[in-house]
Amino acid sequence: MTGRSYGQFCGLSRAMESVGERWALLIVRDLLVRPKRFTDLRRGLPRIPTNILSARLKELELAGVVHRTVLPRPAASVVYELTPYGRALEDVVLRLGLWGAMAMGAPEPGEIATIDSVTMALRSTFRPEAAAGLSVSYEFRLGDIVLSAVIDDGTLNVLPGPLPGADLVVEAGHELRALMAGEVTPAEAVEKGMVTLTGDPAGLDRLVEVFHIPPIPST
Amino acid sequence: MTGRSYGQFCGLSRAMESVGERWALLIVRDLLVRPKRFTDLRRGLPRIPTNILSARLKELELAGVVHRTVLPRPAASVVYELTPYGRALEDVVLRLGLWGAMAMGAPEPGEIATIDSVTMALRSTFRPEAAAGLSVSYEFRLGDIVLSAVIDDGTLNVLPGPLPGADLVVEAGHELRALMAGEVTPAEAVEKGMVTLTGDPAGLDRLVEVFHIPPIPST
DNA sequence: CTGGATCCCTCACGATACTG
DNA sequence: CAGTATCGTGAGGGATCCAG
Repeated sequence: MTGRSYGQFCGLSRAMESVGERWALLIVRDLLVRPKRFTDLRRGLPRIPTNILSARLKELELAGVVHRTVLPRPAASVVYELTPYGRALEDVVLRLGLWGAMAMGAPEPGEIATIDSVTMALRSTFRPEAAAGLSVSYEFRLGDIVLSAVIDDGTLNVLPGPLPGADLVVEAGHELRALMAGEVTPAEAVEKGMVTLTGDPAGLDRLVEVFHIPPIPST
Repeated sequence: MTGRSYGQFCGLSRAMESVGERWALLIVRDLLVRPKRFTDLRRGLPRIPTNILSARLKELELAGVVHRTVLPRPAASVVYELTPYGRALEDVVLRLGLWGAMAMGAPEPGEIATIDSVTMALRSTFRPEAAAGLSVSYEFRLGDIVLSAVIDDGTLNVLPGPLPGADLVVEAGHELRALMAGEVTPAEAVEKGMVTLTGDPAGLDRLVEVFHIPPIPST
């Protein structure tokens, strides 16, 4: 454990000692999407120094959150994946991400989105109850990130890359978040050119119901 | 923000920049129990340096998580409380605490429990569905910490101090966690003297159903 | 007494370079 | 590809001091 102990016999303290170090939960976030190699993690976290990534992976392995597998054949390569215990963090990561998304304005200069961060963002804003009985698919183009969401009766599947035959193709930047947060209406967004649609524009109304960021509570 | 940005336009990154610094979520945990003064927070977090507590409170205030109120009368005193946005972290704190509690063994030397940490631990392990239609009260004595839980049809109220007339008084140390985690049965615990009961011992069986720490998932 | 501010020291973090 | 080595900086830790 790198940081010293908090000195408390308490679940939260122990959790913070496992995954509370800088970068740790972002690594978990990316591994929740799928297992990855060292270099994949680097690509998803461009600002992390390699020694820090290395250190975090070791700590997470020691804490039983990550499992390191050495694939012997073709090329000697290493794969990091979450253990079942690590996967049990999904709910926390999703909820914490949604909490942060509530207060998120425009991107700061230099801030990027990654395919994994958007994947988890879509998962965290997804409302199964709003998607019950619904069968629809979207392709998202956010800058150079392209990914797709397939919704089928309360379940969500987020896939990397385009989706030929998607019901609606949505091209946007951070305006997509403002839409999901209800800060702008779909009509406004289309009218002002904040998003570009290919397909039935009415699909955007449904999108903001299915993917929703709640407002900051006032009480 | 003390730590540098993660450089990602992502809810989780933003959340980590708000409450991801060392000690921050423990401060939030204690404030979730009730508003507190600087010195109360110090008492609940004995290992936190005062400059760090000071810095965290400022950062949390800036992030809209904590509100600082100066009470003018009697003595000039300052009260810190969560904003509604900060209170929206309750769910995350509870779940993260429960996640950490799954893998928690015995206390490390020097580790303490505080009344607030136990309060939140009880809240995080509470299963409303197991308490439906139930009306029962417990007094817990854990070392020098005494607190009580009043359960009434799916709702839980945790109070500091003893509870005269409680249905069951439970005196234990960290064995209480092992009980809630199902690592020992109530019968074992009583037999081996791990807990001391005052009241109907059958109440302990109900306790471990109502307050439950799930096992570490194996898949 | 509360609510901090200040000082100093250390180590974790971050940037860069380099290697099996 | 998957890290390790090196090194500078600044946040965290601990003790002390100070104002209301």
